[in-house]
Amino acid sequence: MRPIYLTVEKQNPGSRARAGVLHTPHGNILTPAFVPVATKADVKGIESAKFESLGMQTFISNTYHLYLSGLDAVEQGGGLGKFMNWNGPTITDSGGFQVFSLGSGFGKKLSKFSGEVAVEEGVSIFDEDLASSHGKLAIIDDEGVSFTSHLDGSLHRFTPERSVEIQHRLGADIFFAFDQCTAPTDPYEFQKDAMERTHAWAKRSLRAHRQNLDADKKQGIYGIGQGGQFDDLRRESARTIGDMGFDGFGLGGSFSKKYGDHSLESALAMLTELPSDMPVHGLGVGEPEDILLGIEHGVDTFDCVTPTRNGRNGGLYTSRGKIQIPNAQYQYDYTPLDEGCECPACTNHTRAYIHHLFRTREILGPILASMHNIYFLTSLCKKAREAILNGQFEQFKDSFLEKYRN
RNA sequence: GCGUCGGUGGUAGAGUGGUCAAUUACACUUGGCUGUAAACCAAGCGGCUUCGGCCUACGGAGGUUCGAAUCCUCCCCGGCGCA
Repeated sequence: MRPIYLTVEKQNPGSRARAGVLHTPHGNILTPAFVPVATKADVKGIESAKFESLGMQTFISNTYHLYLSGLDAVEQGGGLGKFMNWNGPTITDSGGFQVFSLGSGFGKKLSKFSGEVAVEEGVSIFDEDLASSHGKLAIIDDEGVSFTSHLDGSLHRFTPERSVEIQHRLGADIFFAFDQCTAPTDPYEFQKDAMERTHAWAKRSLRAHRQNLDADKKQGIYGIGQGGQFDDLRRESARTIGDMGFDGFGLGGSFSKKYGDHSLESALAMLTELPSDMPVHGLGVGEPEDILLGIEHGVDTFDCVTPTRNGRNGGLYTSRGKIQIPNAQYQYDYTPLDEGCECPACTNHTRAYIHHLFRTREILGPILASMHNIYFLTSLCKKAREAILNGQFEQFKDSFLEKYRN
């Protein structure tokens, strides 16, 4: 038996939506589930003792960030979960996204060495002059990625093997293969190239994982599919990754609104090509509409920074849409953030109070806001799960969206 | 009373003859945030506008000048010093 596997409890008849249980060595995750982001081994501002009260079943931390600072401490502290004093399931991301976001994704230069560069096994092939530009560069070749730290400009290199090794040391129950993330707006040839490289890296990631017999027993590895907005690439990627023997599948890419309103939809085309019992994770999918769309297409888990980043910046989810709590209109609004919400912020505090905390720049404001947002998304998934179990997913989705969109 | 320094947009504080509706910061108003370089970023922030400008503004009133937030005179207000 693999350390990670999904059992489907109920398949929705009208769509691919499903309710399931994702089994991990540290307990079960009831799906669909939302997974908050704990980049540097903390959900910004929220200690692990609070996780359960926010409906959290797990979280996802980041290989890139923890590699740059804290890896040894995490490892010697007993691994990510123990280090954080969290007994439940844990997940790590591979660092592939950072190559993207610190490189081309932010409009900065992302260089790619072409075939004419001879690649020797085990030898880094970065151009030191190019890569020395502080935190601005990722140089991709077929072997891996050379990049500069955003913290101090120092030069580093990730390969699939290296990412897997780091993730073994972090010790999360679930981790991701190293991939090349693209923007939906990247052209076909670029997407195809990135997809093929991601496939090669997936194979190497998987092999590196299997070679560590101890880790392979305790940790599950998800492969990531790419392909941007091109359905044929997406399907090909899903079939390829889906057949490799991964424990789960990650929808790769970046689904920010700046890339248009439909960047997620092409990624969802992958779902039909995957083995039916393979758990599927939506990487960086975190707006309520997108989560529901993902669930409808069969996505089991979602991670995203939206609840914490938006929350810290004053953006709050409510059943009637998003609000900006620092706005003047909430100064004397003595009602809860969201009517009927049972999160710790709503049960104890008013909009006026949290507005006040933001205006006075008190740290408690962003903390309460993050807690509320996390609860909002975990409970959205929980309600969707219940609706699926009751055979009423479509009704739930429609009524939620009708109210949410005002 | 004498002397002296100073009074600039919500606040602090630049500017010290034209390039000034006035740098900057904060405040304020609003937007944005989708595998976290994000407790962040962006725009706006005198009035009107046919978007080319026009009007009103740098304590008050005069004056010098082609032109004044900037120079001069007087007045008002405040800080400091001496009586």
